[in-house]
Amino acid sequence: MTGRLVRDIKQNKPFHSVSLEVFINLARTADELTRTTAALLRPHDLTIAQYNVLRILIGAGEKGLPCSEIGHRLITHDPDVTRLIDRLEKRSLVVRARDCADRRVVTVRITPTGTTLAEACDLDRRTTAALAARFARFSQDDCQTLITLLEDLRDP
Amino acid sequence: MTGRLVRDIKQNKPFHSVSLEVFINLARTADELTRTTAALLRPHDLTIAQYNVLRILIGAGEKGLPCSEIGHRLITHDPDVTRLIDRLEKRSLVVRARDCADRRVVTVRITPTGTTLAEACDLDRRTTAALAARFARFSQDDCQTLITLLEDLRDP
DNA sequence: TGCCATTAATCGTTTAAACAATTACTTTTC
DNA sequence: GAAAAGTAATTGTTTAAACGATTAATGGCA
Repeated sequence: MTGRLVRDIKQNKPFHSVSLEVFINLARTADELTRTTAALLRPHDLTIAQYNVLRILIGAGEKGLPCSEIGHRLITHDPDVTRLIDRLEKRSLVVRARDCADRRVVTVRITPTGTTLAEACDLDRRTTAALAARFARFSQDDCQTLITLLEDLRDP
Repeated sequence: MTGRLVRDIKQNKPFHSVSLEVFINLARTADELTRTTAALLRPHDLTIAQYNVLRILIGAGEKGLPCSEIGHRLITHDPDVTRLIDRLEKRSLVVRARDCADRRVVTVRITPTGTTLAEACDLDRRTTAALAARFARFSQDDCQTLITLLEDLRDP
């Protein structure tokens, strides 16, 4: 199922133009949806990365997570988790604590303030509302197809 | 074909979780591909937006384009085209000229230096090479499906 | 003509992204 | 058990993104 299709593509149309077309579409669509989401968070003075950290820490619960683990779980890679956490800590949305077992590790936990703020954003529901019109014409199969294609594209 | 499927989705699974799943996948995939592309341009000291401007201006040819038109054609929206052009002009990759007919308009044209640099990047070919492995399992139909879904998602 | 609304581009300023280098600690290895 | 390699986080610094406000020019309309 793999090699044949690649050959088909090469025969019909230059391969790179199709891949570039996908890539450009992907970039444009992601950019537009990202801006919509960022606009929803702006009134709360949160960036998407900051919001994602709060969501990750809510999921982690009492025991918190090391900075490195937060970096791995972020949807979009951030090369500077330290200062991302700095900004959240300055607003008392998270707290840092040096790990006892491995003193290199800094464990980050969400505060009640942080939890309250993240929940106040209610991004899941509001994103849904904002995307509802866009997804209106999508069947569940379409969504699943899109998800699968995107995952395949990401995971080589 | 539209309303029924939305209802189906709502019946099976909370709609927002499917749309969020698509959105998260889209963001992750776009982020990864964008970083790969940015890494290809880094040796030339060009950002993706800067490269796109050069490509757009190559397409425009001798007559150039106004800043606003460049902004519209950019793959990812840039709220500050002026300084994007500033950086390119500082490196003599483009030139600015005040339009005679409408003196509000500034027409931007690519220079030979700019053309040479953009072509030296050869991003189309190199992106293709970088993406070849990822797209290996994609049929042309898959690509077309993905393109269509992304366009639909963007264009409500 | 004079006024108002629009549009094009620029500028001011704050904030965050990006990359490299460094510190502090742990683990491996000889 | 000491040196080397590896890992976690921080810091320094440069550059770009983001948002708002401003300037300059045009077009519409009474």
